[in-house]
Amino acid sequence: MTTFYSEHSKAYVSVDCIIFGFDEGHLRILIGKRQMDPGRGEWSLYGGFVNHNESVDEAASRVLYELTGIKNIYMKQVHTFGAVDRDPGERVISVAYCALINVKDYDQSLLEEHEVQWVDLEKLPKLYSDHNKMVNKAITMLRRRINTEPLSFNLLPELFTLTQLQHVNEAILGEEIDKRNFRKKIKTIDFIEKTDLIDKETSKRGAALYRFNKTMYREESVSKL
Amino acid sequence: MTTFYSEHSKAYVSVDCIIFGFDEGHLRILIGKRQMDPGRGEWSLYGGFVNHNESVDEAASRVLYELTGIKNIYMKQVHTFGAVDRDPGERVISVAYCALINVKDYDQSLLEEHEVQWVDLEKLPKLYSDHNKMVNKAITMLRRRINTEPLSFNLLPELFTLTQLQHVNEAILGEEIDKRNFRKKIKTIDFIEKTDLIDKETSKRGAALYRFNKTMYREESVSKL
DNA sequence: CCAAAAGTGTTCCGTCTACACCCATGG
DNA sequence: CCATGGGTGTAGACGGAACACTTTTGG
Repeated sequence: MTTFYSEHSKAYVSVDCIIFGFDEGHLRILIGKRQMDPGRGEWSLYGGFVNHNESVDEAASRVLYELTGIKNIYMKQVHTFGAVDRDPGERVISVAYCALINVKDYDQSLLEEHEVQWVDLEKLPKLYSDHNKMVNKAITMLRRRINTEPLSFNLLPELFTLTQLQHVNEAILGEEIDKRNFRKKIKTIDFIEKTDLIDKETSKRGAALYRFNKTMYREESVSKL
Repeated sequence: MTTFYSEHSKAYVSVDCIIFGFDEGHLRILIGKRQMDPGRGEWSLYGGFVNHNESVDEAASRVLYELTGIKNIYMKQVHTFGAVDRDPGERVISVAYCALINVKDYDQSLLEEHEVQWVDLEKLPKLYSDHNKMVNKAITMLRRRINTEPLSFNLLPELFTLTQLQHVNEAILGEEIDKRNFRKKIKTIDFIEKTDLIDKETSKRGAALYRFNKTMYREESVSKL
C-alpha cells in the first residue's frame, strides 16, 4: 500500500473474444489462423490490444465491431489470463470476453476479410496459447447463466420459433430437453411473446414465431428459462 | 490479428483483494486508508501491482500473504476493472480477487502493521475509485456459488458447529435459514463429517463439532449446501 | 397419402418450506 | 431452577421429469 507506479513494470493488456453463433443445430465459434508471430499459423481466437484511451470493455467492443460490423453485441467478461509465459513474445495479460451473435446478422464477406471461420464447438482444434481454456471458461459461464438470464435470444433472429429456441438451449447445455416441459416453462415466462406471425420455412405445417420483449425483462426479475 | 506489440501501449496491472472474514455473526472485509497518492486517506481495498516475473494469480496470492501471513488462502478471481480513468494517476487495470479467511487464523498484529481493519459489510464506507463495485461483484459471486460449492468452510475454523455454519450461510445470503431444514440438508452432504468432539464454548449443553472432508469432496460432485 | 415438424396434459416423485417442542447444562 | 443454545420430525406445496398422440400441409 506504499508502493509507487514507477517501481513496477507495465504489461501489454489484450482482449480475446469467444464469439458464439448457432447454426444447423450446433454452437460454433469464430476462430482464425494467426497471421503474426509468435504462433503464426496456429488456430486462435480473435483479439486485440487495449489502447491507452479506451477501457477494457471498450476494447472488446471495438474488436467485436472490427470483426463483425455489429454494434451492441451481447458480451460478458469471462476471466483474465495472466500466466507469465502465456504469450511467448512479451508479457501480455489477456481479458477473455464471451459474445453471442446471430449468425444471420453476420456479413459472410467479413469472414474472408479477417480470415476467420465458424467452427463447430465439438470439433474445436487445439488453439494458440491458453485459448482453449478461455473457450472452456466461456462455455461453463454460459451453462451457469442460462437458467437465470435470457441468453439464447442473442443467438437467434428477432423472431424465432420455440423449436429453434429449444435447440439453442440444448446446444448450450449439451443435452436434450423434453419438448412439452420446455414449452410449458416458456408459457410462464412473460417476456417471451408469441406473435401472430407464422414461420413457413422450416416446416410444412408452419410454426408460431415468438419475440423476446426486452422492455418486459428487467434485471431483477430472474428468468426461469 | 496483424498487430504487433510495439504499436501498442502498456499499462500497469494490479490486483485488489476483497478479503472476507466472519465474526460475531457478520461478514466483514479488510480495508485500510490509502497511504499513497492518488486517493491518500480514502478507504480502500488492499492491493498491489503485478510484477514482471509472476502471474496475476501469483500476485494476488503474494498480496494476500503479505497482508495475512497465510498461504493457500481460498481465492477466486472476480472481475477485471479497466475503465480509462479508474486510477487518477496512471493507466492501471486491476484484477479483483475475492478471498475467504478464518478470522481466528489472522494475526491481529498484522492489522496494525498494515493499517487495515475489519469492517462490517453492512457498514461499508465509500471506498477509493471503483472498489465498492469490486466488493459488490464479489458478494454477488459468493451468493451465486454458495449453493454449488463449499465456500463457508473457509470462513470457519477446521472444527465448527452446525449453528456456526448456518450463521455463515445466513450472512452470505443475507437472509435467515430455518434451523431444522438446514440441518436436514447437511445430513445429506457426505463431505460434512460429524466428529466425536463437543464444543462447550458457545453453549452450556455443548454442540457437536463437524469437519469439512476435503478428500471426500470432489469438484464433480455438486454440493447442495 | 405420407413424411415431417408443430403442438398439447397428466401423473408421479422428490425437494423445499413452514412450523414447535424437548434436551442438557452451567451458573 | 431457569436461561441459553442444541437438537429433532411431519405434512403440504411446489416444481421438475417422464411420457404419446393428434394436427397440418407441402410435395
